[in-house]
Amino acid sequence: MLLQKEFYTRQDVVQVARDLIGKVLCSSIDGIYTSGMITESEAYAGICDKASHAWNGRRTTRTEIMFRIGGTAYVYLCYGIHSLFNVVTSVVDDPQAVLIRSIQPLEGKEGMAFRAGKNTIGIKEGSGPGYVSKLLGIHFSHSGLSITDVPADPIEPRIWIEDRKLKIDHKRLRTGPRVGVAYAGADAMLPYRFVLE
DNA sequence: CATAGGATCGCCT
DNA sequence: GGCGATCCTATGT
Repeated sequence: MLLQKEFYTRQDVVQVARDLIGKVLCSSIDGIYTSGMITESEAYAGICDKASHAWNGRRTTRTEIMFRIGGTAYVYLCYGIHSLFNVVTSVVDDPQAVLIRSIQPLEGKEGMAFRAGKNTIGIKEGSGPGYVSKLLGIHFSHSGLSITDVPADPIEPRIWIEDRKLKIDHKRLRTGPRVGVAYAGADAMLPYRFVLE
């Protein structure tokens, strides 16, 4: 089942980040279909969150995407190399987003291996936000695409998330502080990271 | 216009 | 466990 707009427009981004664990992130890009179960996510809580790009209402050409309706892809370049994939949540003008940090590859592993420049994809691969985008073929030029109103045309780059009712062992769901946001002061301590071990 | 730095990764030791 | 890659973005002059 394709996750609908109502899933993303909820105004509690931390809850959405938790709910995304165990959902299946899919992409059809450059004619290659790939998918993976989301195993790690982080919430970025809008203008009050110092770790967020939209902190203090910062609104630029890049962050403009975060102010859109929940269910929009926000992808940006990090360290000049990595495209990091986020899902915008909440309503228009409330710039919240969830960073997808890790997936467990499900379908299209040959395509993933091709994109990673390897022969095969191991069971542990898909860990790290830069690697998620690499395996799924997501590029920062895809920022702004809707992941709820997905085009039918297979030529178009398409990204969406499905609920396949996969069973999650909630005892193995860990919560902790986010990675790489030490500059955010007290907000760096917030338990906004979710990991399925 | 110029420049510093980043929600990372992989290779090197 | 340390560092270099690599380039867009934000910010300041």
